[in-house]
Amino acid sequence: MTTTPVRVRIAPSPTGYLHVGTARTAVFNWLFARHSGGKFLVRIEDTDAERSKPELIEPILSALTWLGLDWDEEILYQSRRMHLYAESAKKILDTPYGYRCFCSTQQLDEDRKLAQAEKRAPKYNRRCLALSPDEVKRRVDAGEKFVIRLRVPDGDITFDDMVAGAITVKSADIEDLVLARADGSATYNLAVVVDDHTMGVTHIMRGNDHITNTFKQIYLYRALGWDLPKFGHVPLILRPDKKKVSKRLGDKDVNQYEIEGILPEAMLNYLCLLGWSSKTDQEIFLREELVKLFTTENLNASNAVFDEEKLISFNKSHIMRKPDGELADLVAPYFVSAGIVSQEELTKSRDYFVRVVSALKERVRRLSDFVRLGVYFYQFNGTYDAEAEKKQFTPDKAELLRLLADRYEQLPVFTKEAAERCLNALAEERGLSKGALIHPARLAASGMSVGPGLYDMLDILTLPVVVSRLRSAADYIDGRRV
RNA sequence: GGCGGUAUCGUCUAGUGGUUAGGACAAGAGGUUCUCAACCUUUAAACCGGGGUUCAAUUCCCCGUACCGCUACCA
Repeated sequence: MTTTPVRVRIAPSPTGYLHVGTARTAVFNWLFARHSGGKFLVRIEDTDAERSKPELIEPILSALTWLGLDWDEEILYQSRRMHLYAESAKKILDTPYGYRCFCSTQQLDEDRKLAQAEKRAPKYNRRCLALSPDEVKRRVDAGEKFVIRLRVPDGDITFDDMVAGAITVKSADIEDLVLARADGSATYNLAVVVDDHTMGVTHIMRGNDHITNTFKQIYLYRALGWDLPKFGHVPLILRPDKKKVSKRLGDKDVNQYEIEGILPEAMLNYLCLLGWSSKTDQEIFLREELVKLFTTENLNASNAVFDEEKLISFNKSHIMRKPDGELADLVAPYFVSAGIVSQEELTKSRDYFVRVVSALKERVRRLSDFVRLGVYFYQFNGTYDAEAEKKQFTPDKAELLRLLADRYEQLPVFTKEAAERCLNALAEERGLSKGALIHPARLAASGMSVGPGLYDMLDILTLPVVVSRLRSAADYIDGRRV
């Protein structure tokens, strides 16, 4: 027996940016497809002409691309398939499951208010289901506007969720949903069913906020005589205030994380561990490892709070594991866009840049931190960290820094080791601790009080730069002293 | 309100009918060190409540509670 190949999809709607909730659903679907050798598809759900913004599609796709979630077939746009949905709506109208509803939105609003006042479920009361065929015909002929509704059958309905197990609901609790609006356009549930069926989607993994829709969609599959896919409802991602992440609440566009210097593999890794577990103590995974390990059995059903601190810690781990060369290429754009150095310059002296990145990588949380912590490898404007300056640039240091510069110049070769020996010797001569010399030297060379080991830093900076910075710091101290 | 889902450290999670309930992030203490990191050691921190079932329940069942979601001619 052959099993049908897995076909899964992510179906964002361009009514806002891609947030971590949708991104995480995409991650699960993508991992599932890649793990099982299936296909990962993208569909844009832009049936709502009012709220859909075409210009939002590109950022959504670029966020997916940034995460490395490549898709296998051409992207489907629902707005271009409206005729298909109309056909299906018509088809359902010919079955006992479809009927026309002439109720106005005002009428429905009133019904709802009344139902609420009487503490009943605000469900459509099926007024138009009672209409005689003649009456319907008369009103249609008279040009009256109508929507097409699905009559939900009686009885209980159950489906076996890949995540939560069997879920049952009474049909009486489900409203006769609108399939086609008064203007003939399809609503979400119809479009989804038609597309998932025609795209051959085998597994629908989506947020558990869609559970109620699933029942409605199952009725639609039945009404249309189509086979059901498997459904799996993954837990929601919550904000620290426990509300589900949403564009409406101003949650971050995933693209923003790229700008902030998060590595896509860190994001993928972190997102995957929200609602899924390898069942081991390992937490840091490379993309390929996740592809190998991911199974839907290990999905859990409880919602998870998104913790940026932990994301950042994942980011650090992934930065640390990345080979220096690759990391340098990823960091380069941050230096360029900050105007620190040009791309040409970076390419020309790539080895230098790689060394800079390597020296900084273990004290960085985000890729953008490299810029803040490493400017002085490219630009130095002679200003010093105010607090450190007060502490380190005491008057006696001017002479010491000059002396150190002189001795460095006299060194046969300027190496890390030589720089260290030389500084140690000077400190000893003067009866000073190493630190008494190291700290001012660091400040002189970088303007900062934090950073890589001094000798690594000096070694990268090269002798002429080091000497000049030591001397100008000495001048600065003298000048300030006046 | 109705319907559905979920419930283990602050957060993400592992796990079990009998365990010192494990790991990670964050927090605290210490070590190492030229700073910051990294690293090492270490501390504190959890089975929502009540009933069952059972020799034994954090684990299985029921109820309650809390939280989340859905409840549109949005998706």
